[in-house]
Amino acid sequence: MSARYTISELVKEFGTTSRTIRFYEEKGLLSPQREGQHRLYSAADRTRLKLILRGKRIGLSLEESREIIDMYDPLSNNRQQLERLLEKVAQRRALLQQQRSDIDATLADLAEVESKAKQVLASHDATNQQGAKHAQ
Amino acid sequence: MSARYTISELVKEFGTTSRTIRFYEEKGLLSPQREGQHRLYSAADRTRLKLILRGKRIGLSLEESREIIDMYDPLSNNRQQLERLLEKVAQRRALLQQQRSDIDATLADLAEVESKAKQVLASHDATNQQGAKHAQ
DNA sequence: TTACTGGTTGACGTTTACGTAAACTTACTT
DNA sequence: AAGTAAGTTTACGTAAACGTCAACCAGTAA
Repeated sequence: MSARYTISELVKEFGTTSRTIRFYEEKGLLSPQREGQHRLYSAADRTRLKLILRGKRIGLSLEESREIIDMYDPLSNNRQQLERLLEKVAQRRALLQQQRSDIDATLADLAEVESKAKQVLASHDATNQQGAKHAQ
Repeated sequence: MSARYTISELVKEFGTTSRTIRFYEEKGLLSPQREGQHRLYSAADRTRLKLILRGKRIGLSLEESREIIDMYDPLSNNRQQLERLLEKVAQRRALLQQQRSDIDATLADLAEVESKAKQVLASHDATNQQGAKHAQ
């Protein structure tokens, strides 16, 4: 239980760099323990890193990822804070939904591009078959 | 037909800034005509701007947006280029699909956060109703 | 003892995507 | 003529997210 990871293990697993991981620590997004002078990452650290990189892939800034990750943290017991949290969740959800529809629109555009390109290729093939069967 | 737009019209419509629009031109992403010293944007320019901003929302760099927009352009007739295009489409599609699944994962996480927060709020309400009806 | 291997701490450099300010032009409007 | 609105160019500034050295340390293998 209670797995520990070296920095190079995380680098390997997530395909990032040690510089990047240390940078996230510098920004307060990670806080690994130390074994002597070396860093040792817990399962929680690893999860946080995973979430940061996921955020990165969808274009979130580190601050935005931090905000989202903070939402997952030990839920406050204070009513005001809970309501504030629900607001933030709603806002972020709206942004994510916008992103999804932007992605869908782009995918649709690409599908068109693809089908047109394939049509042109097909017509080339037909032409070439007439002119020269088995042509290279 | 053949609508023309001033820079401030585009700024209004898309909620961006003139600085940004000029910057995109500087980077070769837009190339409006001139009426005297002022810029005049065509429908095509407007569409390109729209696509750039859409790309921006999903975290694409300007170069990435340029690449995608270039795919929509007059399809080359050259077989090699068409096949190269199809490769690019496939690559970009893979990235977009990854993004979508990242977004879905994040949305799922947020849904959990929300339901937990609501549970806590509900239990507060119950407690308060016992202790003091109509309490502030 | 020497030489890696794996990690560490600075510190400065770099790219991207604009913001901001200054000084100027052109075309009205008053 | 003077002012204002809308736009322009030029140029320097800036925040984010790392990359890239350089110099150092600590443990292990040869």
